[in-house]
Amino acid sequence: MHARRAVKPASRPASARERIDRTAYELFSRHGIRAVGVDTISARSGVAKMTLYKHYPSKEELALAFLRRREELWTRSWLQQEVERRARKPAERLLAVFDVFEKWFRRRDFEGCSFIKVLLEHDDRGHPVRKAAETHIETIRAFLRQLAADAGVRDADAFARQLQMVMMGSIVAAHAGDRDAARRAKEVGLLLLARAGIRTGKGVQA
Amino acid sequence: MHARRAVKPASRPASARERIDRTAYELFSRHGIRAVGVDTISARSGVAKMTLYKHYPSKEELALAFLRRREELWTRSWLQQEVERRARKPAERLLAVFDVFEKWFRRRDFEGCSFIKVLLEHDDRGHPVRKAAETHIETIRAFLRQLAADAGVRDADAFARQLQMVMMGSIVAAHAGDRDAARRAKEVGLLLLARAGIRTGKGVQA
DNA sequence: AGGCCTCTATACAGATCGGTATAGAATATG
DNA sequence: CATATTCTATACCGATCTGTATAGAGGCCT
Repeated sequence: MHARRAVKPASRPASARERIDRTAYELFSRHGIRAVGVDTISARSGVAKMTLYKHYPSKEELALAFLRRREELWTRSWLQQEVERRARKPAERLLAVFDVFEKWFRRRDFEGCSFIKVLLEHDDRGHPVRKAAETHIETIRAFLRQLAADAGVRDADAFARQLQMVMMGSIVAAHAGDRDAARRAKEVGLLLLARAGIRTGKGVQA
Repeated sequence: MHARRAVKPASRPASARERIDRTAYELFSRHGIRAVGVDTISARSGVAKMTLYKHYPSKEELALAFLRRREELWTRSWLQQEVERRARKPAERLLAVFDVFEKWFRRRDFEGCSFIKVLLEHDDRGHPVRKAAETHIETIRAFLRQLAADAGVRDADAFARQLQMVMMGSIVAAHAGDRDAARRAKEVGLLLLARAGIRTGKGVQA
């Protein structure tokens, strides 16, 4: 508590903007956007509300920034990185998605998929936040589609859409309390790969 | 407009309770629970707010009543009825789910699955409304499990869980704009049935 | 007619919502 | 040191939130 001012650049309490972004990320990803007020983000981040509105002119802009950050931290730096780290061959990487999900679902602070949440909580199809969420979902599908194409799947788009359906279904199932949702989903993924004529190292029977 | 009072029992403007239930159903199923205020339900139903609170002592009770009604109207009277009407054999009924979804997804007023919506918008695991939604999801799974058992599937529970994952995934995909989500999901359902060793009338190739 | 009960209408309480105004403290730069 | 910019603190706006109080209108029963 005493040597605060001495350590200046190392323990710099982070810029106001960073504190806003981090706090919004934590609260929005856990509770959804509608459930979290601007006052709460201001209070929890320690940033005055006026400062927050200097950086983001409306809550909607803040929500869009949150979704961009979610894609950067969750989709790219976590999901895609983990998948690429766990397997080399495209077909195995497609299955590795469910191994990554396995660990995710078992986290005590499992927060679910923000894109799905935002998609379902905004019924207005024209709402910018909802459209952004749809775009981020498409980004994930593009990743799957590329892997499928690299694996030699004929209709990579159709394959990616089906695999993503299984992924999203497993996330909802995990929400509903199925602790084995990832393993079950992986089995379905394996069926999809098998139908596409793709051979993988290990088989899963029943 | 003139012969209102003459026709008493037929065009009775419905009891206050019925108007509340119907309006809550429309608004909650389309926009979610958090997004709809009690005042809106009061205004749209034409029932005074005090009367509403006489029937339901809190919004939470109203939400729980809505979920019960949703199970009655959507799960039982619609989904299950349609499935049983479209096919006789259990295995075919399991696939018929996706034909019913096909029509559902293509409705211009497609509102999505209320149970999933409520599940995702309430992060508190102990919240009564969330727990109710989970129970209603289990009810649907029990229906699938029974069909699977009747079809001769060995592990009917595991099968039902996987099929329900595909169903829920297809609903989210439909939300995200995939108009062919039901057809894609049916293909996956066929793979699941095939793996379980169940023969169905028609095959689907790629 | 009188009593009973449901429903309506309106106003309100207390809290929270997104967003703004204002004045001053802290900080960095010339 | 002086100036400019950022950030804080607080109060406020109008709207909306869940829930309640109050007074009275309307139908129903004996």
